Amino acid sequence: MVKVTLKDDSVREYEPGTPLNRIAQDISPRLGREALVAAVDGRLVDLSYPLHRDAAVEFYTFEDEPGRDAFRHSAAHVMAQAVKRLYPDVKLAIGPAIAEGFYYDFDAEKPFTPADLEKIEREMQAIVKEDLPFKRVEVSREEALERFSAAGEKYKVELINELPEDAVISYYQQGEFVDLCAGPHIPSTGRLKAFKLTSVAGAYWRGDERNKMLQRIYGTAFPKKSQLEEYLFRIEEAKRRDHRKLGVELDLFSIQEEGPGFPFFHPKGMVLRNQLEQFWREEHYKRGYQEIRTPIILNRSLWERSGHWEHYRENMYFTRIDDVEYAIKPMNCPGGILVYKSRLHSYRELPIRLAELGLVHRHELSGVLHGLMRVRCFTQDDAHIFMLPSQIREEIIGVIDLVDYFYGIFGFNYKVELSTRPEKSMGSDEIWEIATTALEEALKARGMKYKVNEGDGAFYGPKIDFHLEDCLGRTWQCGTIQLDFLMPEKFDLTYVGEDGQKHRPVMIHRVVFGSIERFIGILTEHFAGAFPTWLAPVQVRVLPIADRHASYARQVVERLEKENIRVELDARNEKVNYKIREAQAQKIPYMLVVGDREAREGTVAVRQRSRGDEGTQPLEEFVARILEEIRTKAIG
RNA sequence: GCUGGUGUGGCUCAGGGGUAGAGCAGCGCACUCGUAAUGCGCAGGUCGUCGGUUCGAAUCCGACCACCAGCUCCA
Repeated sequence: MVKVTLKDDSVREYEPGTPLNRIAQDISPRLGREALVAAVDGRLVDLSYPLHRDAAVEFYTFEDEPGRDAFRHSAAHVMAQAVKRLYPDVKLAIGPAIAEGFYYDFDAEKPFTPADLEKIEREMQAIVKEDLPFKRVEVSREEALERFSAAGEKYKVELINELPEDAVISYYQQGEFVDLCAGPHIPSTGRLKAFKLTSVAGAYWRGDERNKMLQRIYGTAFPKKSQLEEYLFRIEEAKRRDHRKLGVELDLFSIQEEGPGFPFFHPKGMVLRNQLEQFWREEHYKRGYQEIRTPIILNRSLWERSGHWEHYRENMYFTRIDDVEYAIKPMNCPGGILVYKSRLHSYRELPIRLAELGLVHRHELSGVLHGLMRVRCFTQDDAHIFMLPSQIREEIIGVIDLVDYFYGIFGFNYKVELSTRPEKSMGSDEIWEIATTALEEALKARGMKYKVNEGDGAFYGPKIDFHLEDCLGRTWQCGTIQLDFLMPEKFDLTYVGEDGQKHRPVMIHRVVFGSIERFIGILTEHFAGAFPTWLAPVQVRVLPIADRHASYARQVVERLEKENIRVELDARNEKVNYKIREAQAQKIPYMLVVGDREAREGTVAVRQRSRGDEGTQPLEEFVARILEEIRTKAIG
């Protein structure tokens, strides 16, 4: 008998050679139905895998990442099978599972059209109905090469040739279709109950633009119809919340042909911006930051010294003044460093926290520009902290706390990633090691869960990234903390220590919002344009019912203005219904309807944009209530 | 930057070799109205830009520009 240790540490015994699916079935009929793949001593395998030795076994369903990935990956194989049935000359490249579904890259003579997608989908349905089992076959390298060369699958041959010496080479077969694949796969095609092909796009073989462009078909798949429908609804919802669309409708900002990637902020967008900045300043002053502002254009020699010329030139804009070369800043750090260097510093002053809402310009490829999310100029809510080596941990923790507080205010959850040394970088391995360890220790001290992103750091130091999660579950990189031993070296930064000697400070670069522009974009989509009252460009609109109520309406407006509440009067000659409809469309938090009764009694009829008619209350009561809501930055 | 698609009044969109149309928004007039669209009228466009084909181009062709979906890259 073989001993099977399960996730809950219970142990069961089975005949040697018992396949995993039978074990799952034995544990519970439900697990037998829902299990998709399993791990044996941590190695992912198919459910048909026969167990010959004692092992720890874990089963995965669609609810677990390995299960979900195998499910979508299997869907990709089914799609490839359908494509091969319909278009036998198409060559297969790769077809992995991705976060929300799967894709498969094909080398096809003619690009696929939407009509082709429908045809492929129908063929996939047929394959699902055939309920073909996925069969794993392990082969020698020679055998694999022979099989895929004979089939003319040149991309597969290329992949096989690049597999490491000791790799186990396997292919999977369902029906007549064979694909090179490490697996694992779900038991059979019949499990793919709900799927949809979503789009086609060009994609280079291996993501390299020097290679041939292939046709990539994206799709998604779920075990239940309802899950697919929910997913499709979420896509629609994301479209409805698109900040580019809402930006026009709510008159927040615009992007014009005259300045691709350079957004214009309109009065209402500026209110949002200014509220964010005001909040930001208050919170930074509280935490011992001092605000500075550094020039946008600085001499090229500065950028040569900082390493930007060498490492970041392709992303920079340059200009010439009186025959001298200048650069438009893509980052704020050199400017901040010059401020630090402008005089001598004592160890007693440290840490010095210099904050800057700095406008930076970066040359981004034209194809990547996207509303406020990806632009060519943006404002970083930057700060550079100059400190003693002994202060590193505490300062990093301070920034983590600040970020945590900020995101909480907007109701965002977030995830943390630690990025390590990239290929294109400067400095010694030791320095990188020290900096990376310092970041890691701060994260551990704060008890934070994090993921390591190898090679994703800045060219001058490793970083902690904060990815916030919006209401649709999408993640956005906003805050970062970068620890930097190199710039202080390059710029010969010093402080005078207790011993009267000069020492080298350490720097932190950090942002919380990341880019004010992007953050506004994210907020717009997160709240679907219905900003919390403290942020709303217009907080209240007063709606007189008829002309004779205009003067009372004006009194109400004046009262609210006295409290610095952002209020508008809609005295147009229109019906209340019409005015309400418009105020709702503008997502104004409060509508105050005033007529004879209100004018007589000094009250307002309150309509809240999401809760609807809330009845009549004394004006003063309403004032107190909305001021409290603004003060506490209440959400929703 | 690359691949594919799109470009008609402020917005959404129809039309399509003979010289432009709707709805909404705007403006005017009437109605004086109680919680998501009152009615009537008026005005508004060198059909992205430049070039070509043609007797004639918004329509066909080409280049460029911008946008959209991806690829690659990032705040």
